[in-house]
This record gives sequence, C-alpha cells and structure tokens, in this order.
Amino acid sequence: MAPASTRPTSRDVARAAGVSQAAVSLVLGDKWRGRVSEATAERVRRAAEELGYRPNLAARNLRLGRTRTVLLVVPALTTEFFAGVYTGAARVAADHGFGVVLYPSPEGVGPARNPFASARAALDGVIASSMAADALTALRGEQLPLVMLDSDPAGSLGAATVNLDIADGARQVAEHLLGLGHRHFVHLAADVPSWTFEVRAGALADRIGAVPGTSIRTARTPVSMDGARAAVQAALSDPAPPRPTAVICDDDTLAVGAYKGLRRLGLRVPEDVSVTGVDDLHLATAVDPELTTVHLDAELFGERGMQALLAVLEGRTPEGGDIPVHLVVRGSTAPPCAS
Amino acid sequence: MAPASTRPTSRDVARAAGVSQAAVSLVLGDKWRGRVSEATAERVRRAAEELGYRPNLAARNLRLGRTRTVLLVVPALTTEFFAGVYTGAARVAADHGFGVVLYPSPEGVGPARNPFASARAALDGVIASSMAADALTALRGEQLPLVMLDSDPAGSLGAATVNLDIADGARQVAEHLLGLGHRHFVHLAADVPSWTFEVRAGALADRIGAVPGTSIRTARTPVSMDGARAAVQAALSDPAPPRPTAVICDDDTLAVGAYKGLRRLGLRVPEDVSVTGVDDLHLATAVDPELTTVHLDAELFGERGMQALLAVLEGRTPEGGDIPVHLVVRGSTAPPCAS
DNA sequence: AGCCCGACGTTGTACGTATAACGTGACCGC
DNA sequence: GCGGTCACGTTATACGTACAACGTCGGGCT
Repeated sequence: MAPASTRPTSRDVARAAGVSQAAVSLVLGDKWRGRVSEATAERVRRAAEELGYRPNLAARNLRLGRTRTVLLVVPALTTEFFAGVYTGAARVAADHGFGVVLYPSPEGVGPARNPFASARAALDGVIASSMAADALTALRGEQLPLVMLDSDPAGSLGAATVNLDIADGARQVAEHLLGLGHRHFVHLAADVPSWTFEVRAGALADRIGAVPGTSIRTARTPVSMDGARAAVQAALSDPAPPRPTAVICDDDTLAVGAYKGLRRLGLRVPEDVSVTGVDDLHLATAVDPELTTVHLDAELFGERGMQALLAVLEGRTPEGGDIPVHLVVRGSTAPPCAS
Repeated sequence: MAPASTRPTSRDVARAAGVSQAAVSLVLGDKWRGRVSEATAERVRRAAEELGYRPNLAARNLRLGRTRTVLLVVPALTTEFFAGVYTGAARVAADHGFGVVLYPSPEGVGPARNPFASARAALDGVIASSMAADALTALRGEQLPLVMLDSDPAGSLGAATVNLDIADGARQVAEHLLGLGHRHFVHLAADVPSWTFEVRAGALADRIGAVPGTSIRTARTPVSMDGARAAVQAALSDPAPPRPTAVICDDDTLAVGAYKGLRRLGLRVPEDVSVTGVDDLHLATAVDPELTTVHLDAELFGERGMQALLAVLEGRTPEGGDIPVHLVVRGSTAPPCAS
C-alpha cells in the first residue's frame, strides 16, 4: 500500500494498467480510436475506476490554456432575482461544458474586495451586473472577455451587453395605470446610481408626460423595505394637491414597503392608492393584495448573458435585442376612487 | 510588438524588468525580503503593473498542489436562506484567502448532474447541505474533505457536521403556542425526506405530547406556497373535532401559503388561527400580519460551515455544538378565541 | 525479397508557477 | 591575504496533463 495520502494521477493509472501515461490520457480523453486497442482501453478504464482516479483540473487547465469557467458578478445574492440569473447562466454553461463561479459583491459600503481574489478559479470570461458597481473597477485591467448585464450599451466601451427591456416595462405600467384613470403618480425610485433606473425614470416621464393634466413626483429611497415605507409615508402625507393615486415602485421589495407605509397612513390598496412593482418575485404573490408588477425573466436573463459570453469566446458577435418583459396585473391596481 | 493575443506571464515581466522569472515570483509572492534589493523589487512591480500581469491560477494551483477553493453544494439558490449561507461561508473563506464555488443542485426531478463537472475549478474541499440529496451521491468517490450542513451526525460516516438547533427551535414554538393556550395543532410538514424535518417533527411531538389533552395532526405538502395553501385548506376543512387553532409550518414560505389557505376558508390570522414559520426570511415581515417564526442565522450557519472545513483542512477537529436559534414573536400568533 | 502501411503504443515536451539549491562579488575581520 | 559572511540574484526542477512526433512489428503487395 502506498501512502495514499495523495490522490492518484494519470501516471498511477498507467502503472496499474501496464501502459504509458500518454495512453491513459488518450483513453480517458476519448481520443483513442485507432490508436489503442479496445482491450487495452478497457484495462485503462478499469484501473482508473479502481484507483478512483480524477484528473487534476489545475494541470488540465494549465495544459489546455483554458478553464471553461466563467465568473458571474452580481450585486448581492440575497435577492431572488440574481439567484435566478445565476440559475439560468449555470444551465446554459453546463450545456456547453462550462462552469460558473459567483462573485456577489459585498453588500453595504465596505471596501470592494477584488472579485478575482475571491474567485481563485482561473477564468475564461466574466458576466457582470452593472449594479455591482464597486466590483466593476476591478474588471478594468483584467483582459478578460466581458458581458455586461443591464448596462448602457454606449457606455460599456465595447463590452457586449445584454439588457432587459426596462423602458418597455415602464411604458406598460404607465399605460395600465393611465388606462385605469390615474393621473397623479409617485415614482418610488431606488436611490442608487444605475443606468437601469435612469432608463425607467425617463420612460415613465415620457409616457406619462405625454398625457395632459398629469403629474409625477419622484420619491427617492434606499433599497430596503423599511426605507420604502418611510419614503412613501413622507411622500403621501404631503398635503399639497394634487393627491397621487398610484405609487410606481422600482422593484417588488420597495412596493411591499409602500404597502406598509400606506397602511400606516390609513390608506387602502388598491381602493385608495394603486401600487406597482418590478421583478415579480415570490414576494409579489405572497402579499395581500397580490402585487401588479412587471415580470422579469431572471433565468432567461442569465441564459442570454451566458450565451452572449460564449459567443464572445468563440469570436462570434452576440445577438442583440433586449429581452422582452410583461406586466402582470394583479390585485394592487384599480381605478382611482372619485374623491 | 508581440502578438499580445495571450496574457503576459511572469517570464514576460522578468524580461521587461531585466531579471529572472524566479525573481519575479519572489517579489510578487512577497518572499523577497533579504533576497532582492528594494530597487529591483520596485522595478519588477512596475513592469508587472505596466504589462497588466496576472498570475495564471491554473499554474499556481498545479505548482502548489492546492487551490484554496471550496465547493458549496446547496439545494437551490432561489431561496434567500441559502444565499445567506453562501454569503457567510464566502466571508470566512475570503478572510483565509479561500474562494467558494457554488453548486446549486438543479431543482425538480431532472437527473442530478455531477457537481464536479459543473464546478470545474479544482477543489480543496466541500461543504454540502443535506438537502441537496441528489448531489450527495456524487460526493462519494471523491476523496475530498467534507462538511455536511444539517445532517444526521450519526449517519454522516465520519464527515464533520454543522447543525442548527432545529429541535430547540421546535420546542420554542411549541412552548410559545402552548403558553398562549393552544391545544390542537396542525403541523404543516415539508414532504421531502430530510433529517432536519424528522428532527423537527420529533421535537414537536415530544413537547406537545407531554401536555395532556393536546392533539397534533400532520399535513404533508410539497415545498411551495401553492401546495401549502391547498394542504392547509384540506386540513382545516376537515370537520372532525377538535378544530386546530394553530398551524406550525416547516418554513416561512409554507406559512405564507397557509395564510392564503386560511383566508380562502374565511379564517382570520391570528384571531381564528395562529400561524408560525421557520427561517425568518424577509418574507416574514412583508406579509400582514407579520409572521411569528424561528429565526435562523443563515450567514452564521455558512460561517460555521466554512470554519469547520478549514479546521478539517488543517487537520484540526472542528468544534462541535449546534447553532442556537430563537423564536421571533410577531403578529401571527395570539391566544385562541374561546369557541 | 523488399517495401510500405496500418495497428498499437511510447517518448518527449510544454503549459506557468514556486521554491530549493546554487553562484558571485564585495566587504570585513584578523 | 584569506576565509567567511552577507546581499543579491540565478539556475534548475517539479507539479499533472494533453498531444505531437516518433518507433516497432507483422502482414500483404509487387
């Protein structure tokens, strides 16, 4: 018995099967047709099985000069949304023999750690959410193929982008609420710098501003349920007419915060005030009334991101086109009561 | 100008700085004290900076025979809970110069993919949730240091385990509800085989069974909000006395499903029926009334898991002891009404 | 007989890094 | 003036793999 403290290598397998290391590599790499007899191949496979041989990935990666591993940078993992993005990306990756490593950029203020220090795996490319802003600086300098999620195509300096059709989502929300008869709105806006949020604000302003006699005021809030609650309480208790009858929120979590704020003000949803969100998380159907929200297909988002990266890696041009989104109408929106 | 299509290596840096490759390695590896002059070291650092040199991790891993990378196997990432576990584990890992790679075992029935095919990074060890049952079989055969999360210590065949004190959580729930005056319970139980759920069921039966005149019936449900809704509707519409006044759920998502089921039956929470959950997700404070639930510290769970793995890697014995949990009493529990 | 060719493997090498082992002057003490 | 020590590097090697290039041997063709 050997020390066995270390894992068997292809050379150990070779010795056990009575062949050379190269033969082992050929057989296990499925490149042996016409070069090794079936009998020998079988002997090699048997030996590998018995020794419990696993190829050393570090060595393989070094030899091949590629790792088939990709990094996904997201703002935080605690959100259902980015979990979905990961799932989609990982699925496509697996179909192509790739793996996905995750770098959730640390929440809160703290100094941004280097994603590549954390993801010690050697990488072939990177997919990054534009929301993980602090991690993005670290991406400069790395000369890696890069795909950006939800990022300004003009500002991404050549990196491929995959975007949700955020503007269209905003238009659908505006359309829906205007159609119900609403004229005065609060936009509960996430107070983080992001192209996505700018696009949404712009689209809302455009669509609603096109209708005479409307108003829209913006309430900024930190991205938390409690922050949203407070912001909505503040915005709705402003006595200056006209009183808003609908709160358009930048995501579902904020919308649920809005529920709470409205409840404290003694306002009912949707009778007194309609509320909309964006994301369509599980949360949206957990609350009462269920939330009217823009459904984003997070997994498709991840899939498209990975496909784009694969395209870049293969020297192809990723296909463009924003990912469509659609409004899901539930119980949180209704015509404004005549008051 | 070289082709530049490939990334610079330490040898390129050496050439640029007019030193040997070894010197580069020493300087950048911070092992140069007393071996290289400050001036030369600075020249090397400068050259590395200018060329944008990044060490090839595959080569480093091969050379060092270790990767400082660890795999975290979880049942699914779409849950806030395991996102928290990851965050905690990654934090501790980073503090020790380790990285964490994630393997979310695919949801639903599909054939279990091999986690190690997906996580192509070379690994030093594995942390696995016992809930990712289908992936566990793949762990056998790999001779990797292993830590199991929430797993029967007796059944783990020597692998280290880190567990939440599930039984104590169940006792706290029972205590609380009994104290309020409840005597007849429904246990809304996740219908997946898991040691965790067995422990909880056992603890509930023990604690409640110790009080005379009590009853507890088990309603099994798939792990989904809608499944829970249906199961609760079925269980509570059973006319056979005694009518249960409290629903104890295996997690928060199920509890919210229970809310919906009760609402459809025209029963109010908590006036007619009390409801409790487990996990204390954001969801718990998003619903109305807010949910009384057992708070699990997911991040601490992840941290302890990683610490245990580090201990194993260093040949130490991981410290034992379950992670304490505590009941958070909110609006979903109240004394039963006298009817 | 001489030649070639296919079947079956083997030898050798490179990937990029970390580090053990080995110079090589210069300077110092005696 | 000679051994010794220090400061400053360099040379050489190994990690485990994949694959290009090179045998070797027996048989069939001319």
